[in-house]
Parts: sequence; structure tokens; C-alpha cells
Amino acid sequence: MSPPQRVTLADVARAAGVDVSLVSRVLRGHDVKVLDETKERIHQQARELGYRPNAIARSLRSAKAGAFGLVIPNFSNPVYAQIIAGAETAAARRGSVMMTSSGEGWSRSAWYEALDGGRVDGLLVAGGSAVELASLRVPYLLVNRSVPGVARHLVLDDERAAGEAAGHLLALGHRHLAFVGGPADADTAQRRWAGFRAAVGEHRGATVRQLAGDYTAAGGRAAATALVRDAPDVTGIVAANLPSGIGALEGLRDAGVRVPDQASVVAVHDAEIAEYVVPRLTTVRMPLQELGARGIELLTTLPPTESIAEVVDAPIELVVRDSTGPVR
Amino acid sequence: MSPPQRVTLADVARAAGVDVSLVSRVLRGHDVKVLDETKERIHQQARELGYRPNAIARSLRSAKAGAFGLVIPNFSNPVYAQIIAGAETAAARRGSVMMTSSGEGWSRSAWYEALDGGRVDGLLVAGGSAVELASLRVPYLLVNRSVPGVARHLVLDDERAAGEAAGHLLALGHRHLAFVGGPADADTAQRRWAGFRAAVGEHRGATVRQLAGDYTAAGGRAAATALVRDAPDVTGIVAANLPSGIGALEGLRDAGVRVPDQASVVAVHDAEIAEYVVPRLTTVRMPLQELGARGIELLTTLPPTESIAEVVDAPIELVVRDSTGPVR
DNA sequence: CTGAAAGCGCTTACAG
DNA sequence: CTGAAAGCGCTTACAG
Repeated sequence: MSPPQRVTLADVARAAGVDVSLVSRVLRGHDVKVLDETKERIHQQARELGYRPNAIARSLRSAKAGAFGLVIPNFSNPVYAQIIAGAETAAARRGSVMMTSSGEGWSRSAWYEALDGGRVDGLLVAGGSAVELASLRVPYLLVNRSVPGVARHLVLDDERAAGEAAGHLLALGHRHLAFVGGPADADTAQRRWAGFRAAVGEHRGATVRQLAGDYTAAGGRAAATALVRDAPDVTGIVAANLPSGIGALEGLRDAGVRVPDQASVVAVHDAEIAEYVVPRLTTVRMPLQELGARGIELLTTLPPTESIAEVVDAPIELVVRDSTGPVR
Repeated sequence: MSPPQRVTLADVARAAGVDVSLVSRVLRGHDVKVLDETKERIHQQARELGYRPNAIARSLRSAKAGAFGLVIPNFSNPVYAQIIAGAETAAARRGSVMMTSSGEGWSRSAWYEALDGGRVDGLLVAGGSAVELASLRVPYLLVNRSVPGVARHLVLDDERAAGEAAGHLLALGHRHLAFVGGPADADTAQRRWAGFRAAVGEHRGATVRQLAGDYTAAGGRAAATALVRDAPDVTGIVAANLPSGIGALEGLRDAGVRVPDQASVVAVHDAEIAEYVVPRLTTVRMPLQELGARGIELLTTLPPTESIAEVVDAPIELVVRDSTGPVR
């Protein structure tokens, strides 16, 4: 089936009776001043021989990989699926492929070393340790997170998202609200907490509680259980992410608290799964595709050493489903 | 922060006062007969200069990309997350990175062309059109699907998985069973139907129904609705995939049919989401990681032109949750 | 309009 | 024990 060996520019040149350099120029469309007849001959031979350019050789010569890398912690989180989709589309527009990877099976340092070896023109880093970034030669950008000491990052407007979630509950009449947070090292959770807190703080008479969480359903469930036991006055819950919100729903159900009749839940981030839980979960949809796309854009346009701290400028949308309702 | 330009082998050689070829051999650990002193000097200079090998140059020279590609239709399906994890681990064991992509934003042919340009040592194809495969120079392997005319594929034991699902329902006393299928062009759905049919066929007095589906929750919901209307005797449903099963659960709930009291549902494939739906969905867990890992193994060990049609040899496991129970 | 040359950064026989 | 040379497949000035 597949030919035993690669066809190179030299093969085409030989077949067409011209020099490789001419073949290169014609095939890349770089040269207008070539006899139509010659052009035709070259194209035809290339086609017949099944010539396919060697991207590696081209990369070496032009010092351009034609690819971008995206490092994520894992593939099972639907949040990353959306970032990837945005990044792939933006990269394709520039003729570059995206190579997405979680580095599973690699030591972190070996992994970064492999990626830094000219294989990519830039690296979007959405997960993994940030300490190795300092030694990177390839331009990189932290995405959806900011880390002290790393001068290039692009994040979402987490404050605003949590603020909208809180605002939704307040508008429904809820006055005693709780926030189920994330792991201590997740800066996204910090910002969401800050946004939540600020939004509720504007309301006289409203109270606020903060509960530890870990971005998992189990954590959300535990938080809800504790809430029912320790703070029965709370009727509105904002979960810092989707799994926490789903877990909170479970915890409330276990405790016999009816949603949305007796308590309301909103989670930050939206994904298909929110449609499948019972009751369907109200969420705040974040512009994750735009995050991925903008990341690629910054990577290609910004000087590699320039600092950047940007917030994605795209709409955040409250998606009201069945887990929120008027108080009492 | 990052140095303005790359450090090459030549830079290290100059700094250490030796030839590049020697640096290459020492740094790669290829040469034992070198003075310890020289070795030390080379290593130290490499360290000080922050030398990092250029993978592209190495690839060109050695005609080995050090990377594998994995083409999937999209990243939002949790099934692929598990395949990717298995493939990444297996590739890492061979010192290769995995570049996973859905080719979003590319035309299918341009995409395959880009991947076939020496960037990867092999291609695992879990999605997308199969017609371009014939023109590929790089070794490839169809994964989780088999296509007529494509002589290399690795699939799961779909027959057995559906058979186990049916067997579970039969053991619970269900005699009137239905199968919610997948799209017409999904060979996995065909095999699951065959396995379902064979398992039920062995039982005297058991009846079987086949319903159209499309691997989506909406399709599963419609199928369940039709079932309640047209075949009220059916008490056991096997869904060809997870979304279909979740949709079937919704359809039954809409129709007021209680699960598992009045009807049982099992779905092929397992993922976290099965834990979150109500009632928690009984599933058949497939060895997806093993599929990814075995795919890489075959790619690296099999001669590129050799045909192969293999079924992954790893346990399939019934995961009993709350959506199945004894009949009536 | 076309060709010859140089070189991207590495590796691998081959000398010495 | 170490160096010099050739070459992987391409692209890009530079000649003619």
C-alpha cells in the first residue's frame, strides 16, 4: 500500500529535469517568473510521485516549527476540551498544528525539555508545574492561571463570573449565601471567591460563608453536608467549579434538602454534564474557546520576552437551569 | 528571562574546546572511551550554557520524529480521554511525545498532509474520515473502529461488552429487552448490536427490539420515549453508548417510568458522568487505556505495511450501579 | 527564467 | 581517545 520510501524534492527535480531549488520555489508558490510549461511539469511530477514536503526539514531550515504546544493536566476535564478547540482553530488559521498533551508518563522536566527542543513555536501552559517555565527558550504563556513570578499569563474574568453567580442568587431573594471554594493553590478559586465576596458585600443584610473545597464532586458534597448541619440559614450556594456544584447537589439530596425549593446552587463553568444532572444545574459559562484562541494569538504576536497579564475580553453568560429559584 | 538565542552543539564544542561530534557522542552517552576529564568539561559547559538538544535537527538526521500522532474527532468525549492517557503513557515509555489533535480548523486532507510530513513516526486514528489513510506514508492504525478497505485496525471487544450488558439484565430476570443503537456508520454500534442479539438469543422466551439511535443523549431519550409508547412490555434496555444511556434515563423519567423499579438501563462504556446522573447508571467498562497503549505498541513493533485486525485483550467489567434491578 | 551553493543542527561511520 | 566529513531534506539569497 504505502510506498516503501519517501519521495523528496530531489526525486521530483530529477523526474522533471530541473534543480531542486526550482522545485521548491514552484511548489511553495514563491516564484512567478517561471515558464508555465516548467511549472506544469514540476507540479505533474510531484503529483505523480506523490511528493509530500518534509515538515521536519522545512522546520530546521526556516527555524519555524509550524506547531504549537498546549500542556494540560489531563484530558478528562471538559474545561480543557473547550480551550483546546479554541487553540486548534486559531493555530490552524496560522497554518500550524496544535499538539496537546498532558505529559502523562513523562517526568515534568524531561517533558518540558522535549517540548523545548524546537518542536513547537510556542507553548500554552494550562496545567502542570510552573517552575520549569523559567528555563524555557520557547515563548510560553500561562493560560487560565496566574503564578507569582511568571510574567506572562492570560486568564478569564473569574471575579466577574462569581459575581454574576452571586448576583443571580441575590436577585432571586437569597440573602444567606455560601461559597464552595477550590484547592489552596488554585488561583482561579481565589479570584472567584473575591468576586463572590464583593458582589454579596454590596448587599446590606446579606451574609457570606466560605467553605473549603477541592474542585471535586466529593469536596462539593462534603461542603454541602457541612452547610446543612452548621448553617441551616444558607439558601444560596455558589460552587467554584462544575464538579463542586454537582457534588453540592448530591450532598443536599442526601440531606433531604430540596433543590431549588429549599436551596439554590450555581456553579462557575458550563459543560454538557450540567444538563444531565438532576436538577439541571444553573451555571456561568466562561469564554474558554476564546481563551485558547487568544492564547495562540498572543503567542504569535507578542515579543517572546514581553510581560503580559491579560484578562480575556469576551462575554460571560449566566445559564439558568433548574437548580436555582426564588428563596423559600 | 529566556536567552535571546538557542545554544547549539557548536556553542558547547567551542566552549569546551572540542569537536561537535565529540560533544554529540558524550551528551548522548554514546561513547565510553573518552577521557573523564573531557567528558566532565563537556557536560559542565552544556550545563552552564543551558544547552538543549534540537529535536528537529535530530529528527531530520535520524529520520525518527520521536513523536506519535493521535487523531480524534473531538476532545469533549470522555471516551477519548482514556485512550489518550493510555497512548501517552505507552509513547513516553519509548521516549516519544504524543501529539493529540482533532484537526479542528483544518481541512481533512491538509491535516493529514501536515501530519504525514515527518512530524510523527506513526498515526493512531480514532476518528475522522478514513479515505485519506491510503495515501499516508507514515505507519498508521485505526483505533476503536474498523473500516472496509483499511487493513490495519485495533478494536475493543464490543460484542462481548454488549453481551455482558444483556447477560446482566437476563440474570435479573428481564425477558423483554431493547437495544438503543448508534449511527449507521458506526461499526462499534454494529458489533454491540450483534453481541446483544447473540446473548439474548440464547435465552428461550426472551424477546429483542432494536431502536435507532445516534450516540447522543437526545437520541437515547427519543428511543426510550418510543419504547414506552410502542413496547410497554420491555423492561430492560441496553444503550450502545453512554450518552444514549443517559438520554434513555431522561426519556423514562419524562414518561413517568421508574428506574430501576419498572425498567433497567445499562450502557456500554464507563465514565465519571455515570456517577452523576440519577439514578447512577450501570455500565460496562471497556479497556480504553489498554486500547491506546496497545495501539502505540503495534505501531512501533509491526512492519508498516503489514495488515492487522486485532481485538484488545483486556478485561471488560460490568459496573453495577442504581439503574438496574430485578424485574418488577 | 533557472541553477549552484550554502547552511539549518545534528549524528554517524571513518580516520588517525 | 578525538576530529573531520558527509549528509538528512529543505529554503534562500546570489549568480547568470
